[in-house]
Amino acid sequence: MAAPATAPLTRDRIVSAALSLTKAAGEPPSMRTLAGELSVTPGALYRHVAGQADLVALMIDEVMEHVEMPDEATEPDPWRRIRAHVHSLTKTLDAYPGLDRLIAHHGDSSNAARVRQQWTMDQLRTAGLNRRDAGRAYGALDIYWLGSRQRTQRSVATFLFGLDRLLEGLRAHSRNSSATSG
Amino acid sequence: MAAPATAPLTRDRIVSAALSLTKAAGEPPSMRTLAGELSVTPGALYRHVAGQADLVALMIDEVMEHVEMPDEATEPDPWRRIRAHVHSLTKTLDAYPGLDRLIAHHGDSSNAARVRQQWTMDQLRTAGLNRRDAGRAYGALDIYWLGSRQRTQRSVATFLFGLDRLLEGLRAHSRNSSATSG
DNA sequence: ACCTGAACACCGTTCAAGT
DNA sequence: ACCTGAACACCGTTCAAGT
Repeated sequence: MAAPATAPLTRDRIVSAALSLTKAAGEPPSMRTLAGELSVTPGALYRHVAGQADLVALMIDEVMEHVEMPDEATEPDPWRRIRAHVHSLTKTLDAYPGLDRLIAHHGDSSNAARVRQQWTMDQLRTAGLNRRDAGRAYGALDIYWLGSRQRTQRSVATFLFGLDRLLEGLRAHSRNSSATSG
Repeated sequence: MAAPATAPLTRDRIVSAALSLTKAAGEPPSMRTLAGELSVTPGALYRHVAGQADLVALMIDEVMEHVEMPDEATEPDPWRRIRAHVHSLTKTLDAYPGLDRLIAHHGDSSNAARVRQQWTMDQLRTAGLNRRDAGRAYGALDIYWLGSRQRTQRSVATFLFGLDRLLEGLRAHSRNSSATSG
């Protein structure tokens, strides 16, 4: 599988190499290290990628595209769909240590991120939350999974315990507000 | 208030200047910038501080010492004490933009952090959680406030909404487990 | 069109040498 | 004892010059 002579430098090869190095080192490579891995000069990267920030965004896109969003057939309860989705986020990021910190720094304004947000808010509305509460609930869940990736990693048990408490609180809130208007 | 001639370089002056620059710039200064602000050469800093990581730890210590931990006289309900404490964390960090990210990266293994952890777990146990659940609940709260500081800042309303849902879920959990053993 | 080589303006850290 | 000056080994990014 050795590349014959010199494979053409493309955006995909750059992103792929960056992710591979991240996986191996536990943190994203510098532009210079990345260039070296691709047997190229640092300046060459800038013909295919606008800069480090752009590259980071592409890496995040690539990884986050594989997060699960179960449908009603697979999982009839919307709360369990949300739980599976958030759990999937952490499992996905476990494969690329250091990428979670990049997401925290850089944010994620990709299309995929907007799709995930819309999907989550749809589930929350299906579960009975009004539009304002669904927006806030999405924010709270986003805060929670992101926080779980920072600092010294917490145990999975702690993460799931808190996630279940948060979902339970949201469900109770949804019951109360629908009771008020019923 | 101009310093006469040359004030002696001390650890306190270094930490104080670093925090002041962080407040002004929205992000922590480099060692070189910090040295320049103190009218000194970068190497001089290393006589008083082990390095950048050490300095960051000292900055975190200094700031986090002012987080509120209300007592029973001020606030009789343990859940409200916890809520006030977590809210105080965010208010404290609002004064030093950029420091929250440092905490996420660096962690906080100071004595003050251990005191806060112990205090929070005491409140949770008072509120009825057993030791294991109190540990996990502390972890979940830690995840939540830390996550709220990352990326583009969420609104206060979203933060408080999620915090209240999480606390509600924890309270419900404590009621269920005490009912089981009662 | 694409890449190299070299430069610019930065980093954190160390340490002989000065005072 | 404390600080300076200079160096070492890095960064991200730009851009004339080569092919």
